[in-house]
Amino acid sequence: MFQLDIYSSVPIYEQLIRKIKENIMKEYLKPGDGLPSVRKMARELHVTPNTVQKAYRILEQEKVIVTVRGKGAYIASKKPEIPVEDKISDVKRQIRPLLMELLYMGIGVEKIHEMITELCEEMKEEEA
Amino acid sequence: MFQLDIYSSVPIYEQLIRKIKENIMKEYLKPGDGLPSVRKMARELHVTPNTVQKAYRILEQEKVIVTVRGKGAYIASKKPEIPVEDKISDVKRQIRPLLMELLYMGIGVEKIHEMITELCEEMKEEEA
Amino acid sequence: MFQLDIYSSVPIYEQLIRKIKENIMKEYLKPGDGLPSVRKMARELHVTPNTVQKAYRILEQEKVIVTVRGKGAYIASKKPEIPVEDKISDVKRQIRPLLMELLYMGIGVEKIHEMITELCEEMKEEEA
Amino acid sequence: MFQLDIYSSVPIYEQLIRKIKENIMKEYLKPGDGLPSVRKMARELHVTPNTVQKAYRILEQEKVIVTVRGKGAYIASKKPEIPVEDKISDVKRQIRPLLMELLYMGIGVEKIHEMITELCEEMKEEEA
DNA sequence: GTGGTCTAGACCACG
DNA sequence: GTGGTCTAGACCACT
Repeated sequence: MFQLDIYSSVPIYEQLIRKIKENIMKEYLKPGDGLPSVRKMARELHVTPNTVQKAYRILEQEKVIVTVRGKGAYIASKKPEIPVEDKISDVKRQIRPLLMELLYMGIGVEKIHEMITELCEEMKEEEA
Repeated sequence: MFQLDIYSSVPIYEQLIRKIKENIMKEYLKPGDGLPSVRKMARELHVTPNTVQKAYRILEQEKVIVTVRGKGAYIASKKPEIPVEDKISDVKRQIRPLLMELLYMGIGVEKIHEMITELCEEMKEEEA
Repeated sequence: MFQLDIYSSVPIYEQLIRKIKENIMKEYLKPGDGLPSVRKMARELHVTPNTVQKAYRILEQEKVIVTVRGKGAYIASKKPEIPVEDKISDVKRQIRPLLMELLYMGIGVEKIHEMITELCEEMKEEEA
Repeated sequence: MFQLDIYSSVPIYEQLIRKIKENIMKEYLKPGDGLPSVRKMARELHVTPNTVQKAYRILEQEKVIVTVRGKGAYIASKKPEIPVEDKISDVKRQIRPLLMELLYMGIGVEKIHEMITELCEEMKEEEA
């Protein structure tokens, strides 16, 4: 369920965070659902509990999950949607140089939209 | 000309590389044009010469610039032909998690395309 | 009667201890009154009997309650005389970092007193 | 400058966070000031760099400091003062049971205000 | 030099 | 069993 790429330059805890958010978005994980314990998750992913804990801690700070002492971690009841515009600006700033490179290579705007469409479809299809 | 964001998580040398490519694309920099020396560039950007040198070294490896011992660095005569499809795949892979976060927050596909359109327009306007 | 906050970082047994003391102070519970059995209390609060037992054990050590083998737990006849000044010092030490954070945020001393006044009023009202 | 209590039940990283905030509040540390590097701080406090890093990471998430890759950590330019009322409610909830215990012991409201006043004065006096 | 990430293993408090 | 904290030491990327 949470397949990771040990060789990626993206930190493992970051990958795990993304995977969990993905699963929430796709509603494989719903509010109230329990997450595997830190240790169990660590065993399954073949990483140290510390790394999993780091992911969980960040998710908790982001109010994506709630951890209860001695019980485990649970998906938070609601997705906090406070700073939507901020988030978009943020993502824009990050995507900008990537698209710039495409334009630099002579790839047109239509082609870029095509790519985005494909991406969105791919992400949704994974749901099926 | 090459404004950097020292707070970004993107390495400074990487930002510089992108900026130089951007300027080539916009034809502010043309084949044969000289680039500021490592030291001068470093002074202007308030970074260490090491960082600039790293950017120049990578650009040379990518055949974007040519450095001549004792003279300086120059824009290469031709834009290198990198496989377009590969580049797109690469960018897709990098953009993916960013868009995933937007979707996770409930931002729709239309909104994303809107954002992309804005981005492209902004980049083109800068050209003018 | 003993509402708990399972998401609080304060241990559940500690919360239960405080709640019982609160009820004694407000004279909802008087010397000689019986407390629910460990198991009954555990069922009502939806916690494990272990947790309730821990609270009862500590309360007995503090001479706040008396447990009689085979019968149950009872409120002790007298409020134990703990050195008042010691208790105040203790509470001061615990409150200190909390108030420090408020001051750090630019919240003034008057505002803090206001808050304390509100708190005391709230607690007294509950008594009525 | 940042004296810690290894024997306290309060985590070391938490103590460090508080100390740094205290120093900012008292203006020993001002916006833009550099903090000792993770390693240097760790050496001075006789703890592992990991622990210091944890404190710094949390402070960064709280926007109290800014860390720059390869350079170090700096006090953020401004204190973010978004959720003042929330913070007060939060602190109230935490202080409540502590004051309740004082009332339980027969300590009056005036005495409590006296204590608070003392506390505030103590914290400010440390500035001198 | 700096911070960022990860591992392996330990101890503790809570349930 | 659970999560929380801490240590010691390693490797990496960036400046």
